Amino acid sequence: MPEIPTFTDKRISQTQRALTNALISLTLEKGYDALTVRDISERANIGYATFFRHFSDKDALLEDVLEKTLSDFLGLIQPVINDPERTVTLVFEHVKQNSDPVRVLLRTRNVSPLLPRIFAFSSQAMLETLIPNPQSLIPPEIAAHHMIVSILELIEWWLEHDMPYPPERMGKIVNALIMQPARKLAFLEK
Amino acid sequence: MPEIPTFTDKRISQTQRALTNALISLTLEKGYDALTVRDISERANIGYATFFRHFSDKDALLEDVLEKTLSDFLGLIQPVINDPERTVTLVFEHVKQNSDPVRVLLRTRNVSPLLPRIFAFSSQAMLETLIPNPQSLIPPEIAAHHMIVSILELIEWWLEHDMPYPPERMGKIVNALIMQPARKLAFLEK
DNA sequence: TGACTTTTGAGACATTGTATATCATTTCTC
DNA sequence: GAGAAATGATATACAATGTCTCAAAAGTCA
Repeated sequence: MPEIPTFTDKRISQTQRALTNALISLTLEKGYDALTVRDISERANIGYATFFRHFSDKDALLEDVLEKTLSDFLGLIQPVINDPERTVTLVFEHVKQNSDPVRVLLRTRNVSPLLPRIFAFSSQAMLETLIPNPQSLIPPEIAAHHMIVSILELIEWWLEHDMPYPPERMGKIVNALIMQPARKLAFLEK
Repeated sequence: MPEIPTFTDKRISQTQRALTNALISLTLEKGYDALTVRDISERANIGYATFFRHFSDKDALLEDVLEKTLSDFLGLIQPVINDPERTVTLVFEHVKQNSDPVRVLLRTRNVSPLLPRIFAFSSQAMLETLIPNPQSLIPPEIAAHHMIVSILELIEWWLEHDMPYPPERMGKIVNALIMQPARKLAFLEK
């Protein structure tokens, strides 16, 4: 039977923290695909073989980073349905305070299956809350997908342009440009 | 001085066609990143070394495929500004008739710098045609970026869901959900 | 058709990156 | 401070890239 450690060894958490930071900074510098495990372990000041004692490969380390980033994210996006403007503002504030990992998340879409899962999950949550208008030209799945994906696209734009507007303004913009039109066109007023 | 051949050797065009088709089918089957040059040349029934006589590496072959796909695309997206619904319908019809290469294009965003260039180019074209409303909450660059990117997101959704609605319907949806709101909110009526 | 040019296939090779294993050393935990 | 665990350095097997050579096949053009 494997022992479950009560406390994590300082060396282990230090190593993993260093690898995580190395992955984030290197990905932003030269792109995830261009990285080698050697790049990462050197940046982290960690022996090459030690990398594999913690992660089976480069992708596993990425998954680890993204998982943490995403679980924070999801808690925020969830209630976006009730008060869109306020929630979107909160999302942009959160992004601002975690811009590096979020940049990594958005830049590695193809690599990780996590982001698509978020889309599906969030769309589902929306469809369960809002009431589709059967008369509408626009299928509810399309409206829900559009809302989720467009917000993420605007976050990406905002980050790549060094956050030129404050989160409150972005909340208003997203609400007017994306949320309100989609709700009016595809769902019934409650 | 290098001779410029009047006609291309049949063997050359045959080889390149085979490599192109192999790349497309394999990318849709198991993903671009998972492919090796050996996979591609085997699928194409072409010697491994021969691959490199035509393309410096895997990415160069991809660029070649995407360039052709994109130049077709651009000609269609260009006039989207004047009659959105009609043009978007044409775009979806074009996508339907070229769904395999378009799927590859959308799935390899991270790999190729081509798609981001399209965004920039198309946004620019829009900004030169439409007149921004100085009173608007929404900056014109955001509105333009939103229109371009959201259309592509919907195309991707449509393809991944096996084109469940006809192009005409998609034209109406995109117009109502994306184009009209963005124009009303960020630009002046002409 | 036939001469000649070019492309191709097959195989060898150097190089780079991955992933595993070993062992002495360092650093934690208790 | 003693024992346990993680680490660094090094060696190795392996997979994939990209280059090169040469004989055979297939094209071009007169």
